[in-house]
Amino acid sequence: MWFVYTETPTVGMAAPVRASERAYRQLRGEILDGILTPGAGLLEIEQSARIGVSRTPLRAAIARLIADGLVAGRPGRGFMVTEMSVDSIRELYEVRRALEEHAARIAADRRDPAVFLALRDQFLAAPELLAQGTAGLHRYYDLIDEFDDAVGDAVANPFLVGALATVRTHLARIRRLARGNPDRLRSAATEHLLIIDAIIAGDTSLAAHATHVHLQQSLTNVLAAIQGQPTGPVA
Amino acid sequence: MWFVYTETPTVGMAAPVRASERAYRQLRGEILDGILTPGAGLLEIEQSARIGVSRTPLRAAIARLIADGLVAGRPGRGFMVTEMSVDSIRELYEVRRALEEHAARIAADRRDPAVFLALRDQFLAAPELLAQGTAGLHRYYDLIDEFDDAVGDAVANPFLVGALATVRTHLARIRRLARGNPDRLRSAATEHLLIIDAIIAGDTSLAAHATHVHLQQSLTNVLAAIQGQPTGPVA
DNA sequence: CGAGCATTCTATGTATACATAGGAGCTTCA
DNA sequence: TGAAGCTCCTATGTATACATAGAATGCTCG
Repeated sequence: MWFVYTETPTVGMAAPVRASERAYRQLRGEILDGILTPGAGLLEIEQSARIGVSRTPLRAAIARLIADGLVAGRPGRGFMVTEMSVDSIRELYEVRRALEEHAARIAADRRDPAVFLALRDQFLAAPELLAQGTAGLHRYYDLIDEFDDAVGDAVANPFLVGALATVRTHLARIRRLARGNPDRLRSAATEHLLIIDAIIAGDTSLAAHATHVHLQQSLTNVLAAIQGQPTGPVA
Repeated sequence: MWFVYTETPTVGMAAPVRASERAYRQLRGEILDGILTPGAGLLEIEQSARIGVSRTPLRAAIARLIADGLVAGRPGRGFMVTEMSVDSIRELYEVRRALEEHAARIAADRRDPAVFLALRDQFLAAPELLAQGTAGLHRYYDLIDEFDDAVGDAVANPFLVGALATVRTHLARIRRLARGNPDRLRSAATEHLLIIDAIIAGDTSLAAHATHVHLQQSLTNVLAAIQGQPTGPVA
């Protein structure tokens, strides 16, 4: 109606991004970035007006967010962003451990060595990357994403990849809390290297155990970071 | 996923079921029962007319089914019930193994012995149950559900329970294929007993390994059953 | 002054009308 | 006769109007 479909900045992309997709991505991003804080109420009318779509696609977006576990419906009180308690973080890591260990084990069995050899070189350069400020930090997180994707490609199991994606969605909310601890990130890079070496060597057991150690360290760090700043880390 | 929708399973209540909920349950049930076969196209108008709701709640239902992985959207050609190939069954069991082993391990650590002692008695009576025809068969499957619920209660982890629920949803579609093999079901009951004993004893390692064995046997049986009747088991 | 109740208001749940894209089938031309 | 283009048609995507339930609030009565 009042807005036209001419907002396709990328050349060649004739994809008329659906309104429900835009609303979903925006709300999801805002929840993950902490702009929409846990407990915040999501009113359909309010949000649809803010984002610039009607209620119908917004409802579709909220339905997807509920499926993601990022939003919960209250009995007669609309919707709200789900809380992330310390207990739920422990619970999340419990599942994450089961899935990532299994994934690492399988990846060590089915991997394409070349892919992980390339990743190995990049992780070796991680310490230098972390000395480059914010840009290097983002680059480092992208690198972790690449590693996760490589593992996902290696396991080649849509169910497992999907379950991991769900876990990582919630993880993204947690990661904000512990972000920017250089010492921890350097340690994490070392742990990732160990996992990668195990995968390259095809050592399924070592890959699983190295993943276990890494996740335990990660959880410890996250919990410590939360203790340091117990107040909600609202941006 | 774990929806917070108010369940009203109590008798006598008939009215306050939302149309989207009705549509979701009916479609989900029909997919799980094989009435809607894999590859079948779901047309909004057609289905909304059949079920007796308008397109809006039907779309909400389909959105939930997509989140469940039971329905997939085709590029420009509507929606369809997802396929269940032999490969996807193996993939499903791969994830299931990771989750159920972990759950069994945790359950053995946090369980309330009384609950599993009671389940033990019921599983001991399973062979007699299986000799009672269809009614006993249903009772047996209910018993397995009770066991699954008991494990879920013991782990007390919404993320893990949710992930398991997703896996079990797909499992329900597979179970039809191998349904009604008395020998296998008796063996399964024995395997469940072993797991239960391990949980009661608090033997986390044994619980995990017994679960592993059980799932491997289950997968073998399912794959054999599919080989036996390669054609689609449409009812 | 407090408790119970009715009212009102708000936000979701539902239905329907309209816009649009993508494909199937027909027509037409070489 | 075959292929290419066009048209129509169907099914989804979106917007909006209406119904309804639940909660907050204010009013009234004891």
